[in-house]
Amino acid sequence: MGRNPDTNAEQRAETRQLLMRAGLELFADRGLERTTVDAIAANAGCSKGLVYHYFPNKRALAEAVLADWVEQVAAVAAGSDVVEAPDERLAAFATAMAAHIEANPDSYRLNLRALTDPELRELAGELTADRAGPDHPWADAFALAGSESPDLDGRLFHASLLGIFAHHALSPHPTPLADLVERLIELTLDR
Amino acid sequence: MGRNPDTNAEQRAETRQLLMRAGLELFADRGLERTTVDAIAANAGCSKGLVYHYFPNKRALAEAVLADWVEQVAAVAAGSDVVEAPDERLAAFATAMAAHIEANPDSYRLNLRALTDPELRELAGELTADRAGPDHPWADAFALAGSESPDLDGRLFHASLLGIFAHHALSPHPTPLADLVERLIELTLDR
DNA sequence: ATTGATTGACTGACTAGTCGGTCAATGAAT
DNA sequence: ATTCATTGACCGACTAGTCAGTCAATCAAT
Repeated sequence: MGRNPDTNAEQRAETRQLLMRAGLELFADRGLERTTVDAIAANAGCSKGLVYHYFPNKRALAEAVLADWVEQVAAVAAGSDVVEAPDERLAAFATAMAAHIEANPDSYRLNLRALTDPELRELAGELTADRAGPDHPWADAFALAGSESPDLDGRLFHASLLGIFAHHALSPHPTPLADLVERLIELTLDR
Repeated sequence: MGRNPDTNAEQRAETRQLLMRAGLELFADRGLERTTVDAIAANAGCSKGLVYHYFPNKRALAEAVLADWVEQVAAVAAGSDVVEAPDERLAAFATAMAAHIEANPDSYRLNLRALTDPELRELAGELTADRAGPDHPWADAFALAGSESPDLDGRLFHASLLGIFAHHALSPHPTPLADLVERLIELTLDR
């Protein structure tokens, strides 16, 4: 039977990552449909058959890639929840998210695609985070900041962040994310 | 020879519109790739051959649909340029744009797709309006409003608008556009 | 009025190419 | 000898685009 199981499992995980990175890169700038499995294999430097050895189908590969991104976002959110002052948590999250996006542009571009593409959207579950309640989950932060319309401000902040990130990911000459996010916080959250 | 040219041309333009509407509807929620010409024909209640009688290929149909949207946006912009007070023009444009998007959701959803899809983007020309200059075209409005960083505020306003519109188009329970846009203007442009 | 010519909108069967997915064979490690 | 990673030829389904031909309307000449 098998060779050293540790080395084996490591090797396997490594190849899996390689395929996922190759897929992410192509999905991010051509979309799911226009990315052929042949192209993914070529980008990963292996054969098409190997892709199917690691993933049952193209959809599953995309699913894994998207799940990875969702996990990353959760980690960023968890990180900013550790901030001591409750009134600084939202700002901390926004800033941390900006940094993470700047460091992982492909992941974010794929995430944007997932917003507009119903098939990808289904794969990733609810990315838009439409909590059922009438109040936006960020309303609390604005209530603390003394806003007279916390719910509306929460929604506006959410939409503005989305816009800033989207514009950054799509524009060929992006404004530094940090500046825009900082200014947004200044205009809405501070005071 | 020839029959009444007026009736003929009218009929032709009407059929063309019908096909474009059918295309827009499908393109908006499935994207270019996943919309088959057969589906467009079925949605328009005609044969596939007829689609090709009016357009040389699927791409050309999409091009026509997108060009139509670009024209609509130009019309909205032209309309708000008529506003007398220069310091109210940007706010007028944002409000008018919100109303137009609310009235033409399919068109805007297709426009969003065009932002993320490189193929559609090419078709529509430069939708992102990345003027070459270092200053954002909306900086003037913020200079008039007494902003200490007009360029940054112009970019932030642009991105926020994009985010508001995008969120509205994608969310199943959208916040009324007018409220968000009004609040954005209040927080950034007024005072 | 009737007839025959002409036009172009419209159809549906067909073609050619593409791509997701399969599988039998090979290689390499133990 | 067994096991698993890896290959690439192959298949079937799907779809963009073509094309030969139908039909209804209009026109020109009688």
